[in-house]
Amino acid sequence: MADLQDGNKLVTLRDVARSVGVNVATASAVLNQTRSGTRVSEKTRTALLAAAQTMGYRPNEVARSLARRRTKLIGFFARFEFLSSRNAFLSELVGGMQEAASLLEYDLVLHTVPEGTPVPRAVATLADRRVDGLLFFAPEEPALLPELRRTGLPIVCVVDHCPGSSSVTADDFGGGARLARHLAEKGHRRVLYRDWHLQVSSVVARREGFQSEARRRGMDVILGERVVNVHAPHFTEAEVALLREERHPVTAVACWEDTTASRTCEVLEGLGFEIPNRMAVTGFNGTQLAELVRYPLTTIRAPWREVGAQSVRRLLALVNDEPIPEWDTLPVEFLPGGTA
Amino acid sequence: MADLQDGNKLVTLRDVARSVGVNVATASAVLNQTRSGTRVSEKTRTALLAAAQTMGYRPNEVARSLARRRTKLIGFFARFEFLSSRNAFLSELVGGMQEAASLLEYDLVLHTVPEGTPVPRAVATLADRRVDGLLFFAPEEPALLPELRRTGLPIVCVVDHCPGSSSVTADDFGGGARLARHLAEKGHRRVLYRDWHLQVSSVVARREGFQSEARRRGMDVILGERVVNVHAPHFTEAEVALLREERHPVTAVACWEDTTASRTCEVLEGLGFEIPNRMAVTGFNGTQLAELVRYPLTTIRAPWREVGAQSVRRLLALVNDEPIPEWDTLPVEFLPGGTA
DNA sequence: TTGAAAGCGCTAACAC
DNA sequence: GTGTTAGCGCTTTCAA
Repeated sequence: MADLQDGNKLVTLRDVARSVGVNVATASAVLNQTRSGTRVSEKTRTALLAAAQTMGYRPNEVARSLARRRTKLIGFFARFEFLSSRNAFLSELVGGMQEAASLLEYDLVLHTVPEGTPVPRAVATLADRRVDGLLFFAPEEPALLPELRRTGLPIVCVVDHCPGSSSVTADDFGGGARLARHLAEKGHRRVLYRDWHLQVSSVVARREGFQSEARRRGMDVILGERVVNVHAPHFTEAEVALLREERHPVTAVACWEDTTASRTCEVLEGLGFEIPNRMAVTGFNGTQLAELVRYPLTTIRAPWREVGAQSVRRLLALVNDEPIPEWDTLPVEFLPGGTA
Repeated sequence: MADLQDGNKLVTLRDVARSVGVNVATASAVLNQTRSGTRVSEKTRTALLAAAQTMGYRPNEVARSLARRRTKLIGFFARFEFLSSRNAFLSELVGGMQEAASLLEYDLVLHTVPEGTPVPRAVATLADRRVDGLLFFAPEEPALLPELRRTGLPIVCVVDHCPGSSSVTADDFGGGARLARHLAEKGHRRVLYRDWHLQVSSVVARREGFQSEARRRGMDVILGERVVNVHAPHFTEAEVALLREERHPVTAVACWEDTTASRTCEVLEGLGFEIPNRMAVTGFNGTQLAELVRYPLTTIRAPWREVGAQSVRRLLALVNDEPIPEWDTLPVEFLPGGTA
């Protein structure tokens, strides 16, 4: 057992109090950042502080959490995904959460349940009172969020908009529209749009933004087959035929996110289309990683780091019953890149 | 307050027990995965289960943690760094931790303290009994680890070897040697080695491995100025002179890690050196990201994901007082790439 | 100013 | 099988 390893038994508040000859309540008042009125004489205060110091007293945050009903922990539930260097988007998001949380003296719990965990079990581990609130990013799990919400746990949805819950997202619609505008301005008349197989709100908004702007400008948008694996975005034969058509060819491929776009560049070059001259490609996300990659994508920089940070601030406001707007949509930025 | 938000007061074990007319201890035995002997009649068992179900009972993990002295949480303390898409290495490491932790039904706490936090304060937040053990990655914080160790908290050091603590690392020495061998075999006689400014054990081991193999093969190693910012690895004038020397020129630059190597490629091409023909470059890390970047680096793939996963397993073994080896060194792999 | 006492929700001996 | 009884370490009224 963990507590046997430290042969030296842990010093408790009671020990410190006893050593000074006062009650634990007094010790508690002194040794914790308790804003309440309890005033203690300078003498006992310093005695207590000194004793705590020399005895090596370390408050037990678990006991404190139980008593206060506050853990100073917030959870992040990200589907069943793990961080990885290939998932730049997720790294940025979590980094932003870390940053904001640390500033607010909160720690971040990465909740990960093995894929396929039944909903009740997932809810049980997420809503077990170990965290004061939850950052939720699993829009394609339809059953989970409502169940979770019923537990009363404060929740903020990130990246995707979840009706009924507070959320922090990027301006996906605006970003999609901006890309369509760019392509239209470059003279493209017909583009293939590569969408994701999961139609979560951010993905849909990007496409709708793109389509609506394209329509305004009379640009033709063909929806390609939906991509399942971002690292292997193959073209169907029908799609290739569209790219090669003589009379009214597709001259640009707009992808719902950057990795797909990068891979698409590779595939297109393999098919003999020089980029950007013979074929334009656009992405979406624009993480800092973009600088290092082979194809400097024409894309939208969505501020995922800031989305993460803001979601933490929102969540803590919620936890503290501060008034907050229903949702935040953070602005995105157009990155010209060199693929369109 | 968080508990005011849920107007419906939380159902406790006592509530469930009372509703069935039994004692909380009985309820506890039934409703928790308690391996102990307490046997309960099938009748009360099902009654309890049913009551818990309909009342919506949800165990309070904080209370359980306090009683059991076990939180089912492990912490990861990574200096004062945040995750980001530019730090592929860290993302892989954390992803591996997540993966292993989730399999063992543990959650991962990302402990982040604002940079510049004084050591006592950092120790206080790390060793506050909220986590059963700590994964430590901050080798350049000399004061922190010993202080932390004195608290009795189980600790496993990751990536860097910390004398006196259990650790999980990659075979940095072997990787360094492997790169030297490759360069020597390619006929290079004189190489510039770009080291990091912080001489932590992994960095030192890579260099020493490189140097020792170079020595064996009669290859000359010149230590360049130590790099501070991996994204801006400038060459000093003296270094450029070495690269341009007529009689006995440097023909390869070995970097202590990949991002530096990528950036170095850019700088070298800017200086007019074609890669790999006029100048070879090697890196170290080889995260999956490598596939996407502009320069397919000749590098070492260190299994950071696996290091993360293994460190979690080691830590939990430590927490459970299982016998474990003092340290693990995981094997690395040579990636030929195309820059050397 | 300080102390007493009653929790917070759950676990774990041990007695019945 | 089930209940009793102490905690786990800290917070928080409320009296003294």
